Amino acid sequence: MNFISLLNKWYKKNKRPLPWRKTSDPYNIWISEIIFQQTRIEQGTNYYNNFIRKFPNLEKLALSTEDEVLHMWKGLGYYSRAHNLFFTAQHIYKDLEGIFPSTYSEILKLKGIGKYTAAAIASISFNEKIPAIDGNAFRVYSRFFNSEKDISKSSTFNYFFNLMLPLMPDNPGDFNQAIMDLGAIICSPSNPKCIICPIQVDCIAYKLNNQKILPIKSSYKKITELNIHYAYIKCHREILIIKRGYNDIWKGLYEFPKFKDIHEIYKISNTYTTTHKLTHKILHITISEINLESSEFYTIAKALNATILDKKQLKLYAFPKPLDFFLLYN
DNA sequence: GATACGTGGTT
DNA sequence: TAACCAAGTAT
Repeated sequence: MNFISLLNKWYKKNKRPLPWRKTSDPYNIWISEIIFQQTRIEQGTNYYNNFIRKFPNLEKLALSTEDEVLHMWKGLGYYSRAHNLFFTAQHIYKDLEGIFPSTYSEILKLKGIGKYTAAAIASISFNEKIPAIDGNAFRVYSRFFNSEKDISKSSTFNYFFNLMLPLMPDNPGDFNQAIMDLGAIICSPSNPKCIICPIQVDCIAYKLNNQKILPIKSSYKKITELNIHYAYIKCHREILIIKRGYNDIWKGLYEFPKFKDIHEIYKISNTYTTTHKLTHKILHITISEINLESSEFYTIAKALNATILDKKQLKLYAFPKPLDFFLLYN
């Protein structure tokens, strides 16, 4: 039996019962694929369930607002995913008659969808024979073929893509998901469980005992540090918030007004500091609480073009994690 | 092709 | 603990 048959047999018995596997509707598959970009199953599963409950189909998503979508995405990270998801839902609804594109090349044109996600949707929802290469697949293929190519290079993606393309079986969706499940359950990054691997017999890295040093991945991310000083401006139960732009972190989320020298102007009644670590930067955040009389409060709200928010309405707005945490106790 | 983009779990 | 990493994409 070849490795594809062995893998298929293994997958039928061992596939994980994940919620989005109950359907092949491209809408559901699309949502799941976006949520799970760079995101663990354990972290994203509740988000998937909540998202589908709130937006059960493409029309419901397209007719919502970006703030509603961001609110469902709050805490998940990589917020451009939510921004692009909403954009693409509206594009399909308005320009494509609400019909999800059905081929790899058409799906690839959609905003927020790259080569991996397009292949996943095309193979799972439309049975197109196209390899979906994510981090799991990179690892499995690197070991199976004993490849020492650097998986952070785009040329390596093309290498595996072209290698697997002619090998794709008649059930490409199951095959792609089987590779991913194998990578998650058996062919794990550290301590791969080669002893119980269904395709061990054909795995060249196992034969050469290279499984622990593969895949090769060059990576060095420079971490920068940044100070952010927020003014938490209050008037009784009302506070000021501002929506962030799209060129930086926390795209489209809400935050407090930012100041450099707020202490020189107003009286600070409380100060809260925290350190928040992203993958690529460390944020030193200071939040200064300032209580104002209503006339001054409304004047500064206007000057800052800030949104005045009754704290009872907090649930309608998406805040980044550290501010969400702060608001929980203030 | 290199870098920016979150959050939380693992080693 | 710091580094690494998880169903990647846009620029």
